[in-house]
Amino acid sequence: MGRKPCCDKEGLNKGAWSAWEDKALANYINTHGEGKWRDLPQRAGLNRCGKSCRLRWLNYLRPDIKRGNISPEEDELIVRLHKLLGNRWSLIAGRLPGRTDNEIKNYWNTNLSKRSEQGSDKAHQDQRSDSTSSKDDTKKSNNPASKSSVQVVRTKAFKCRKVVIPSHLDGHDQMLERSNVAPGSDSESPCSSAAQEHDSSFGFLRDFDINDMLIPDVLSSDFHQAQINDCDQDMLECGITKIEDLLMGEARLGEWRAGDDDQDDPLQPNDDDHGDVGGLNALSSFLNSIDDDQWIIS
DNA sequence: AATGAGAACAACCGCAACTTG
DNA sequence: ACAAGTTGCGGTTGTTCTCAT
Repeated sequence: MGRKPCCDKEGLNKGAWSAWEDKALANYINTHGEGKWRDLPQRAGLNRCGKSCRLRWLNYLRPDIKRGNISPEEDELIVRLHKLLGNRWSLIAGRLPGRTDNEIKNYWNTNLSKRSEQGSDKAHQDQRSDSTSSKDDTKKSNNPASKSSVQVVRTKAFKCRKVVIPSHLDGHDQMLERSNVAPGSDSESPCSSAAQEHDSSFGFLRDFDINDMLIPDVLSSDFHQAQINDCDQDMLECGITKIEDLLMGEARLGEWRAGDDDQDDPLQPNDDDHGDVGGLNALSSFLNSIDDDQWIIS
């Protein structure tokens, strides 16, 4: 009972997209919106697999795609986020407005992985100082992530909507116990159960819904110093996942992207040509503030 | 000018997570 | 609760581009 393929692949176009295919896809999505990828090709009159359409739209046709070279700020951010998250390209891309996971993945594989292998900041600086020297005489690496010796927070375990933090982060108390969590998601989450257990045994702990937490709150907090070493594995993974959510929460990202005029918020990008740089710098500073050692989990 | 190597980019594939009935 | 369908992600591959020889 093998799974039915996403589409009948017989006779479908493959390979590079033609201009009219791009136009047809863009027109259809602009009119009808994204989604229903399986049926989209047929409705859009495309002889393509839905997956292919989705990929083409997300990586190439989407109007908010930023094309062009990766800036030094973005470069720096990619390195730091990769150090933190590993090959979680979609999450990394989520912090780089206009960049796609595929683009970042390619960029990493062709540029940064080599730099990572070299492992010295000096090499990093040398390369960055010479923007024209992107050519590298080292051979392409096989698997940059696996070879890297950096500390990577793996977040694969499960999704978690709650996190436990020390209650001395008093400013967050009022955010606790709100619930805009999808029904059932908590009850089945080992994180949640663990949090509940720890709620009863550790009075100083609270759990809360991350979607109610603002990035500035995160930045001003010292959540990363939470005593995760004392947690059991479930708790630990929960915390990691939550940390990831703190960084990558789509809701927050949306707000960040949408932005407002509050220039005091370092995470609000400007709309001018250098707007992204400011936001990236702010995020980079944040990443700097959480030094690598503080992510080491025993 | 020809050509080969390496870099850059686009797209495909398989799998796992998620959703739905 | 379960199976089937859908979507998204990450790894990998293929193609095109650039540059040195």
